[in-house]
Amino acid sequence: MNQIDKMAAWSNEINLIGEMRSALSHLNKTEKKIAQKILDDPEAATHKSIAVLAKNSGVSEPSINRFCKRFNTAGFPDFKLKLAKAAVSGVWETVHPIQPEDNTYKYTTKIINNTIANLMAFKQSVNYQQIQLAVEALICAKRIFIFGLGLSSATAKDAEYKFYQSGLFASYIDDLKMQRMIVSNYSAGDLFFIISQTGETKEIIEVAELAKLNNATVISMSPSASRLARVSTLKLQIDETHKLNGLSFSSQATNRVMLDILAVGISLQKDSPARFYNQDYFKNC
Amino acid sequence: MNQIDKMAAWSNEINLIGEMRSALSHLNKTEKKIAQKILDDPEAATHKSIAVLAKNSGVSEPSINRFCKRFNTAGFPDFKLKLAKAAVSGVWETVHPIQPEDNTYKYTTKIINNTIANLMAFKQSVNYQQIQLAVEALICAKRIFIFGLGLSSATAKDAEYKFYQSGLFASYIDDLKMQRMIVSNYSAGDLFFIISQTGETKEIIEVAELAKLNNATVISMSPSASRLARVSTLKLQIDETHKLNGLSFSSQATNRVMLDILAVGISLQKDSPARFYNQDYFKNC
DNA sequence: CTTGCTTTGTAGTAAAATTACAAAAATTAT
DNA sequence: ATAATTTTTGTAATTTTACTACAAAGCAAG
Repeated sequence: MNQIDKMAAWSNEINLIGEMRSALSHLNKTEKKIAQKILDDPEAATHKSIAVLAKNSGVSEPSINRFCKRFNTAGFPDFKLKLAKAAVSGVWETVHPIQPEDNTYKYTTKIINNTIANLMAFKQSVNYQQIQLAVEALICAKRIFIFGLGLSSATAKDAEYKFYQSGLFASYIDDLKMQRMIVSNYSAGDLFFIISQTGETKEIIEVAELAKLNNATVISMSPSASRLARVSTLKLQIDETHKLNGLSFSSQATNRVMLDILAVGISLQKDSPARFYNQDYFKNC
Repeated sequence: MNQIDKMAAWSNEINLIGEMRSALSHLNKTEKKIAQKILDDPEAATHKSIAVLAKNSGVSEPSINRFCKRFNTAGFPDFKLKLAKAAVSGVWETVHPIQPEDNTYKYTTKIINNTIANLMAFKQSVNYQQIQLAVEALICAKRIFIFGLGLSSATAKDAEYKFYQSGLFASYIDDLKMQRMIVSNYSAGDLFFIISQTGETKEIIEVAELAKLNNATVISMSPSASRLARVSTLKLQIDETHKLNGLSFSSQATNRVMLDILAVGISLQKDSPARFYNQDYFKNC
C-alpha cells in the first residue's frame, strides 16, 4: 500500500477536492499535473472528457484513469460525479481565507460558501433531543428572559421577536447590570435563554452560574465545548466548524436558523399536550 | 468565461430533483416512467448507465436521452452530474412544507435545508456591482442611519454592530417617528440603509421616498422586485426563493450573510483609495 | 551497465451515448 | 369513421468515451 493509497483510505464522499489538495504534496510528477489541472477549476473538470483532460494536463488517458482509481473511485465517470458533489458544496473555497487583494466576487463567494459549509456541518451535528427539550421548556416557562451581549445582543432581540410570533412572551436584555438584577430576583418558572458566540465571555458565564444557583432553567445557544454550555441546563450547540478570518461570522446565520427551528417547534407543540422526553426538567409545568 | 459568468452557469443545477418533482404532473407516459424511476432513488440513478436506466424504467435509450434534454441538460452524462449535485445539496426536501405532525427531526431538517437552498439561490443571484457600490457608498458617507421595523429591527441592530466593527459609525433606528424625523433633517453626506423583509411595508417606503426627495443615498436590503428596492439608489437583493410555511424565514440568515459581505468589503477597502465602478453616486466623497 | 521494479504511454477493445431514421401512436380534418 | 398529419417512441448505426493489455521508458540497486 503506497502513500497515495493510504491517503485515499480516509476517503470522504463530499470532500474529494479537499483530499486532492492535501494529497498534492505526496503525488508524483504525472499525478501532480493532473491534480493541479483539476484543482485549477474543479467545476470545469466535471464537464471534460477523459481525452480533453488528458490533453490539458499533458498526460495520457490511462494516467487519468489510474489517478481516479487512486482516489477510491470506480473510474473517470465516477470520479467526475464525486468531484461535482464536492464542488457543489463549495467547501474547498473555505480552505483559503479572505485575502486583502480579493475582489468583490471572490470574498462574496468565500463568505457565502463558508456559511453554507457551516450549515451543512450544523445539520450533521444537531442534537434533536436538546431542541425538543428546549421547545418544551420554553412552552412551560412562566417568564422567559433572553440575554446576549455584543454581537449576540441583536440575536437576542431577534429571539424575542420570533418567540413572540410563535405565541410566547419573552424579554431580551442586553445590559449586563440588568441581567444580573433579573437573575438575582429569580422566581419559580423563570427561564433564561442565553446567547453567546464564544460561550466564553466571563460576565455572561457568571450570570448563567448565578441563575443555576437559583435552580433556574438555563438554555444556552453557544459552542458545544464552551464553558457557558457546560453550566447550562440545556445546550443548543452552534459550532463554527469552518472559520473564516476577518469579520465574517457564519455562526450568526446558524443562530438564526436555530431560532427558526425553535419558533416552529413552539408553534407546532404549544397547544398539543404531548410531551416526549425527560419530564423532570419541567416540574413547573 | 469569467468568474461571474461561471456563477450564472450554476443555475438550476442544485434543484433538478425539485424541478422533476414539480414537472411530474405535466409529463407524458414515457417521461413519467423515467422521472418516477429516477425520483425513487436519485442517488442510485447517478450510478446507472443509460442502458440500465432504460431497461429499469421500461423505455428505450433515446427516450432517456430526450428526457434529459427536456430538463435543460446537455445529455445523459450531464444530467447525471446535475442530479448528483441536487442529491447532495438536499434541496429537494424543501418542496414539502412543514406539517403539524412533523417530529423534531423532520422540521429541523426541513428548515436547515430550506436555508441552504436559499443561500445557494442567493449565491447565484448576487449582484456584485451593487455590493461594490454599496461598500463604496458606505465608506464615503458622512453619517449612516440604519432603518428597520419589526423583524428587520434586529437585523438593523446587527448591521450597526458589524459596521462599527469594520470601522464605520452607524446608528440603527427602529422607531418610525424617529426615522421620519431623521430623514426630514437630511444633510449632505447622509446615507440611509433600509432593511425590510418584504420591501412592501408602506411606512418604510414612505421614509425611503422622503429620503430620495432630499437626494439622499438610499441603500435597501429587500426583495429585488419590491417597491422599496425600486425607490432605492442601490439595491441589495435578498430574495427568498424557497419559501417555507410557518415561522421560518430563511431570508434572515441570508440577511446576515449580506451584512458579513458588506463588513468584509468595508474593511478591505476602507483604507484603499481604489474606486472601481460608476463614480457618479459618490460626488460627496 | 545490467537486472528488476515502477511508472507512463500506445494501440486496441469494450462500452456508453448520441444521431438519423423509421415505425407506431395520437391528433386533426374531412 | 378514416385518411392525413403531427407527435411520440423505438431500432439500428454511428460516434464518442472510457478502459485494458501490453510494451516502452524511467529509475533504483547491485
